[in-house]
Amino acid sequence: MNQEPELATEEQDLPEQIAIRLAKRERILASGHEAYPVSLAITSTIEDVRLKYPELEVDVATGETVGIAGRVMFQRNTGKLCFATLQSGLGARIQIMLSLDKVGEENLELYKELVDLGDHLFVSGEVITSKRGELSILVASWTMAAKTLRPLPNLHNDLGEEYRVRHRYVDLIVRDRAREVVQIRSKVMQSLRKTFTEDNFIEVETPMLQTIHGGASARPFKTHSNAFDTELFLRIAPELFLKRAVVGGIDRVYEINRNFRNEGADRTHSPEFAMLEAYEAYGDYNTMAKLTQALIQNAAMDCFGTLRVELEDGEVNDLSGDWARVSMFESLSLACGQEITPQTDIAVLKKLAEKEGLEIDHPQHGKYVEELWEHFVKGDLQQPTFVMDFPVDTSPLVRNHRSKPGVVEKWDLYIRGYEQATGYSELVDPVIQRERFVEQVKLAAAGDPEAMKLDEEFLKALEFGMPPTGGLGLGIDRLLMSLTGLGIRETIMFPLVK
RNA sequence: GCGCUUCUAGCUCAAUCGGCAGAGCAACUGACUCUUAAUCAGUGGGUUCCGGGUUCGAUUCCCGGGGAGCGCACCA
Repeated sequence: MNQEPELATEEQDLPEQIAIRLAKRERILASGHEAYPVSLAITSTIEDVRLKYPELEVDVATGETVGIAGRVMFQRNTGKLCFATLQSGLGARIQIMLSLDKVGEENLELYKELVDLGDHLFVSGEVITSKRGELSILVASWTMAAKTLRPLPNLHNDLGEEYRVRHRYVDLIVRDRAREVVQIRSKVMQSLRKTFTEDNFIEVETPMLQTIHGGASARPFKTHSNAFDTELFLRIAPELFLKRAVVGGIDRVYEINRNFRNEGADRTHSPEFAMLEAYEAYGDYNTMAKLTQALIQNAAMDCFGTLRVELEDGEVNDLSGDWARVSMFESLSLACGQEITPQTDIAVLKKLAEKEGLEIDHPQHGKYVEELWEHFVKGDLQQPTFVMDFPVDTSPLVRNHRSKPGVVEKWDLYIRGYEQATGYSELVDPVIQRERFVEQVKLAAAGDPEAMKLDEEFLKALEFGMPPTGGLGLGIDRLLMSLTGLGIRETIMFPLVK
């Protein structure tokens, strides 16, 4: 990666184009004008003008004078008549025209000398159409609204991936899709909150800095508090705090916030990612499945007005109807050609895993089952599918199944081959929860870096009585991926870069 | 963390076998009162990611470092 030039260095060291723009800024100031004025007499947005005059005839004058601001995206200067295209933050464009007989020789020359591509410009003038029919502002006066010191990239090639991520603000200026994704993300968040509000859930915020990290199996980021002189962890999940809220009587509660996991990054994983978790007292994993489907379907409808969402590559993600449910053990048995149950001997699982060439890190019964399931079944789940009833030993925070021995009431929702959400009938029995934690501690002692810690304060909360509760976790970034077909780094405005 | 690929002008990309580092857009100078990525003529712009090595000569080959992309591993 190139070293970026810094403006503080001597002018001669600067790239030509920056030096020239700095000089133009000086000329503006020297002539008694401002390069970055504090306020402008704006009367309309570019969008307003376009909306008001959707279809004017060729070469008309409306008689209406407007003051608008926008960024210069194209310039077409002739000797005595100059054209430019101004763009709003949302990407709307309008043409401006400066003619010699309207603004005078001095103003026209200054304009040609001082205005560059990328500058923010304010113009005041009449709304007209040109002789070619283009909706335009015939400029009576113009002022610099904000001088750009760096040149805009070439607008006729796609920006490189790295440049887009490191200079997202430029990406947002020059690429419609970049702006769209930001809009979609915002609409999705609004839609999720609307669904929750209509269902009487309330939104809370729980700690991101935690003394004990819990609620998921993952490696945390560590940090340190000077004031408390103690090691702290960035949260890997809000679960244990949201459950405390349910103990306290906040029966329908959700949080949308960032989680941090100190693990690999790829097309579907980011070190910090937005997570939605929700808990419903007197619900269970069935009610949470229903809620999850509603959240996602409402989001698709609110964003696109359809449940058949067209993705980046032109494929359609069909989110309509009631989503399929399959049992983990049954779908695995079917796919691998032999019956696998929670009672299947671990030696059988081990043999099957070896035959398939799977290497498994911290082998337990449930770990084998999940790995085998991912190997045999996962990739085939393109349509939204709830995978039901997981092994006990890999789900330490979930209640045992009400009728099937050896499994817990947990589902994972798969869309387009990756995990989109998970739902539980939460484990609320403090005695069993303590036993499960003890198991995790043993795993940690045996070297599993993702095993959970025993959280005494959380257990104490459960000992005050937690009602039967359904819980769900849903990855926001991944929902955006499902709705757009983009990679996770394109759904996050400023993903982590080194 | 491991493997493969990649890094050249402000941006997007070329450069034969190791032989003067180029194009388009952008910039600069000039012309042009209806352009739409305006057009026409001309000009300038490079620590070829960084540091070493081989060589008469390195963008090119070798070693080390850094960034990025892809695959694997881990994970959601």
